[in-house]
Amino acid sequence: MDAPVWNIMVATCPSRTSLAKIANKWTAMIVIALSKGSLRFGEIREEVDGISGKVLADTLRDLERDGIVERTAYNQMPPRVEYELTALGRSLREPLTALGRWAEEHISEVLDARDAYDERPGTRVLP
Amino acid sequence: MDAPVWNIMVATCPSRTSLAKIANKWTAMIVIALSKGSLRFGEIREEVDGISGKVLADTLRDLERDGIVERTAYNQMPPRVEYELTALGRSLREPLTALGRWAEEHISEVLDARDAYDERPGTRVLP
DNA sequence: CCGGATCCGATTCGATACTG
DNA sequence: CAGTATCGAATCGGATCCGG
Repeated sequence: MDAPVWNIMVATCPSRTSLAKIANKWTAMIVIALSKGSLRFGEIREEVDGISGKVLADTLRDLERDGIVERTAYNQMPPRVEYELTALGRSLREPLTALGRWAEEHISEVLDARDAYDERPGTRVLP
Repeated sequence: MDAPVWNIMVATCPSRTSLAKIANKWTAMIVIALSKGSLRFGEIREEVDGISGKVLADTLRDLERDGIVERTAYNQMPPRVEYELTALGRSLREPLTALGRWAEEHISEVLDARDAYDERPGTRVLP
């Protein structure tokens, strides 16, 4: 009767595998792109600058399998396929958008830290 | 005089590279582990079940370079090295903890979606 | 014995070419 | 247009070794 306890820190816990998939730059950018609404394959590709067709297709299939995006194919020529966040996927918007925002808001601090690190003589050592 | 505009959706933007590093399962787990305070190398290794020495060392070096963790080595035998979040790193706690929580809270929905997907005959196609 | 460097196999990535 | 196939290149990750 106990609800199972999930813990990402345990290597074999399914939640760890799930974290591995969502803690991924492509997943983050695709979910952010789909935040505004349904998009076609090619539209996502334009939004997420630099993603290859293969990686986009692979990532979208994984996201669909995990119930995060819903895929709708229209039987037309040329093909037309729409992708849209599910309710589950929409619950991912906030955490992933926050990550993306962090990257944009703190990048100058990161760049400064990197400069400092690269020109620092050695590691600080205490006795 | 304009502040530069960073955008993770642009392939060459430094913020994209930064996102690539933080949107990573090992980074997430290490930052979460360090949320409670300073830890030794071996202690992080225990917390983050299943991480190898190499991956931990690599990830910690990257995080140190980006100003997210501070590394302190003590000149002792056997070696003793402490890792701790910087102020910048502490600002990452919330977004990454939220991601980890999401994985734990929604894993059962993900597993259900996966089952449904795997036994579904074909893709839904609209005319 | 701890932190981490090295080596090397496994996985992922991405550019190109091709199909319905 | 939305994929799949293929195949080097790059990255990841694990076992092992090393210096203090």
